[in-house]
Amino acid sequence: MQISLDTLDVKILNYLLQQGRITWAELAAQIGISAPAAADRVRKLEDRGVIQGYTACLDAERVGHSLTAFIAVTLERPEHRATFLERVHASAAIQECHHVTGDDDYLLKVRCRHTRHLEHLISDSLKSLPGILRTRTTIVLSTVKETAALPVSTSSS
Amino acid sequence: MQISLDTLDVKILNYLLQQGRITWAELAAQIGISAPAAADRVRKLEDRGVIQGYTACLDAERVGHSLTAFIAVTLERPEHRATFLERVHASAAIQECHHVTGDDDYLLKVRCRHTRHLEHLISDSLKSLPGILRTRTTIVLSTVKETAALPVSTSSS
DNA sequence: AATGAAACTGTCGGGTT
DNA sequence: AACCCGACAGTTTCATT
Repeated sequence: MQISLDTLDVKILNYLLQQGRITWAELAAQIGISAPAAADRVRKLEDRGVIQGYTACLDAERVGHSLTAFIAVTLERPEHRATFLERVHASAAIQECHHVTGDDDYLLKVRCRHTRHLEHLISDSLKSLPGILRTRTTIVLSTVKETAALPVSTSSS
Repeated sequence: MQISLDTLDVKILNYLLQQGRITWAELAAQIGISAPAAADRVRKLEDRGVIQGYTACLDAERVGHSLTAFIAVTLERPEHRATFLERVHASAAIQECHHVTGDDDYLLKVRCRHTRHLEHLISDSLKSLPGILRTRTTIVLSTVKETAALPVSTSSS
């Protein structure tokens, strides 16, 4: 599943992580190749699935989502998984859903407008589903760091 | 802190969340205004801090980070916070750090290459710090959903 | 917010190492 | 196979209405 990346690919990825809308011309100038060559490499990284797409980074508070929370969910039995995952995909407030080890089955990261919105999400969207044994909610008081950047490098740790 | 967004702003943000490198010309065509008008609106959204930037979405596995984990950290006393937060900012493997309610103080989201890398992060980078009372690590087995998209809308829930 | 002109960028061909 | 160069279509940007 892992892809071999050379030094230039790594530089390109790190630039695109910081400036997702950088022009191929500027990117090429930064890494010392021509614009078509840079565009070619980016296209190949996209084709190989390394780059899945591009997105704008929004300030959650400024778009009215001042409340972030993590919700740990425990399912009663595996047969209720499908219904639960459907709801996860359907709910826009749920940004992430991970199947995890530990006391609980799933860990959700959610963005809400206010506590009422969170209450609705927990009570009406999640706990109303069949087979939800329990949920444990952890409220985010403040976010110290939040980046989409992965530490991309060629091969070393 | 919240910003007033009209219908066009919301449409623009939702397009930019899905296609961060869309051209102003195409964006403008989609929402029914001229290209300069679209560019103006985007620029204003950037100036108001709603759009903080743009980034490429990478496949973590394909860049060699097959292991995702959440680490809950409890500090002994508040005076150790500064040292801890420095380390958080310095470590590229730590993608997120949230100050949270509950049994623990901080919740980290980390991306590692393999278990050895995670072991190093926990033992050498975190537990070696003064004032770290304990850490609880939750391994991600699989990720069901992971999106940067916020449910942007004008004002309703 | 729309229009039109100028500068720039992306892309496609061909050619090179 | 990867890259560079040159050229044209498309895009961004600015001034103007």
